[in-house]
Amino acid sequence: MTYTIKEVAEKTGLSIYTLRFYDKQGLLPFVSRNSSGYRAFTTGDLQLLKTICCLKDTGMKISDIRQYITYVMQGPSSIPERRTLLQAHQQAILAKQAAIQKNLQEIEFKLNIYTSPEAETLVNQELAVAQAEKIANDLPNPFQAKNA
Amino acid sequence: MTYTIKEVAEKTGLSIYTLRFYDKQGLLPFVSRNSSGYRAFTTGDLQLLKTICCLKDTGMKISDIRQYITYVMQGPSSIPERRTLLQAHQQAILAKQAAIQKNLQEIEFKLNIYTSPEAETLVNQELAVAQAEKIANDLPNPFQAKNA
DNA sequence: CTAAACCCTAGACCATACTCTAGGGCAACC
DNA sequence: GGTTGCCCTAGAGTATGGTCTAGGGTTTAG
Repeated sequence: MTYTIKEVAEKTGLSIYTLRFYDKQGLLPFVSRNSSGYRAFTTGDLQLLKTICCLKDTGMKISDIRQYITYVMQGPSSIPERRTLLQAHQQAILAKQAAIQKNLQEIEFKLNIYTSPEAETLVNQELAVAQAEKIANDLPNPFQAKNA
Repeated sequence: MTYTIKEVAEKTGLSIYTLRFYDKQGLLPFVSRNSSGYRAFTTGDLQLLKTICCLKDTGMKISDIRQYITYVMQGPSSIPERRTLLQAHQQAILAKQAAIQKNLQEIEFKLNIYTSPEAETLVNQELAVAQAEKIANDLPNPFQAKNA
């Protein structure tokens, strides 16, 4: 039993275009062709494709995924290289997660302001300070004029 | 006291090109120009720019950041819209964080295999299964021939 | 007053990751 | 045996987010 490209697209959520694009980019050297030249995905292929999606969804570039897949195609001799590559990626993900966490807190802080009962007062204060700063520096006021 | 574009680039880590690009994209309507037509960034502008970076670094698209900034320029009347926009973004970030967390676990699982003393055995087993599957389906074996 | 070091705009160019079109072959049913 | 639906490749096109160049003005120190 093998799967057609259409079936794999449905299973993975990737488009047929994307699957063919990945193949062109050298991400799918493990997918064999049948006698008609059609791609025939085995369940093992699906497993590897899942790994590719995992790397892609965590922000790995196609060129690096290709490197990883190349290692896999080389067999067990490339285990140290695979480990190095994945560890580097793991560190990159952790760093990004931490950065996002910090930014998330900033956003929560903003949301707290916007949700508070004094939201309007606080926002007006900020605006007044910003406008005063423009004037103090002899600059045009870019904020919307408030017509009474 | 205002800052030149170069100083802001140094402070934010964005390139001068990127700052001008953001301005072109309508992300910096709050930055005024001095009498020579040069951008003059106030400290309030830096604060807003920091918010822009926060949104960008958490994956918000430029068009959505522009929408947010447009709301800010409108003053306190747009507080409900700002809140809606930021809440949606917050949810998007949380969902992405959760997805990354799952993928991270997959990567850790792979790394455990590659780090274990039986790594070679396990990888060889996987490879053997994959190759058997190709043969069982009358497909060419795409894996590297192992020369003894 | 001039050279170095800035600033500006418009618009071309680039990288990444798709997405689609054109042109053509294979498979399965009526 | 023809129509429908799926498969293929090559290559053009798109979206996003920058990055850089050309041509030209400003500011500052010698």
